[in-house]
Amino acid sequence: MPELPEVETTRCGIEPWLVGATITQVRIHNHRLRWPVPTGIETCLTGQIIHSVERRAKYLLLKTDSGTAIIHLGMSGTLQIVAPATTLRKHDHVEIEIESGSILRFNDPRRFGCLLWTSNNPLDHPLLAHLGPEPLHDEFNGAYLYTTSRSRRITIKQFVMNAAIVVGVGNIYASESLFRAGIHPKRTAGRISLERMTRLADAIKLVLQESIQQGGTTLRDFYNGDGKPGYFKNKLNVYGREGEACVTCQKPIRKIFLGQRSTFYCPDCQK
DNA sequence: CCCGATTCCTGTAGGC
DNA sequence: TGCCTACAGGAATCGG
Repeated sequence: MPELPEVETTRCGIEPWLVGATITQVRIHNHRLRWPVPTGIETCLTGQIIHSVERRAKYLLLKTDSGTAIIHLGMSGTLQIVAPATTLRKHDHVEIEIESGSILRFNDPRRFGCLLWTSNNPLDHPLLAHLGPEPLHDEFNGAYLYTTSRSRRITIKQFVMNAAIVVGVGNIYASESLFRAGIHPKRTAGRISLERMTRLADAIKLVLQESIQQGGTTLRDFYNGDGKPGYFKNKLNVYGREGEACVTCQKPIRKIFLGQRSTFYCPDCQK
């Protein structure tokens, strides 16, 4: 399930193929994604030169002179560069062909992803305009978490998963970061000290960076632009490890539900 | 404003 | 073996 490291891994995988390339043809096989693929996006994209492949939060941005394609991978989306005439697979919803004949394919079984188009600054698009800071930027730190959380009564896990607070921290990395920071996921966000928030911000940065280095986390669905899985799964300390021994204290990892989401933690190491 | 619940979707896993 | 159900989750949206 693509979180920030998986999206960044995808971006790195497709960027060298796409930057400077001219789009020769766009085929939409299924418009029915999380939001309908806008009719006419083929015309907007065809003939355009992709001058950069950027990421904001979990959105990928294919920038051209006349506008930007905004792609979100949702739960199960993947982007892959395939050779000309590669057989279409089930759930290949979009194909963007470039002049070399290579094709960028968007595959998404659960269709929680999207492909949109904007002629304006993509950062002003309604979906992107109200996002919080990037977790790997300096503006995201313990002081930021501390000040934005005062008076907030939700749990710290739900707080860091809120994209208006900080982007890119999904269910897996929220549990992993809280474990590394030694903070219980049910703690009230507004009552956590600056010191502990600093540990948490540092843990989030570290976990995300390590995962990007490993090519992301592949649980079931995720494969990068080369069709390879990510290896961060091997470094997960708590996620998906209910009942297994904590890597630090050997006590069994617990699973609870917070806001309808599975949450994993060590009852001994996280207070 | 804040926060919990609901919603979209399909592949997979577990029970019988 | 096959059917049925529960579950997984990003994030917008709705309702209290």
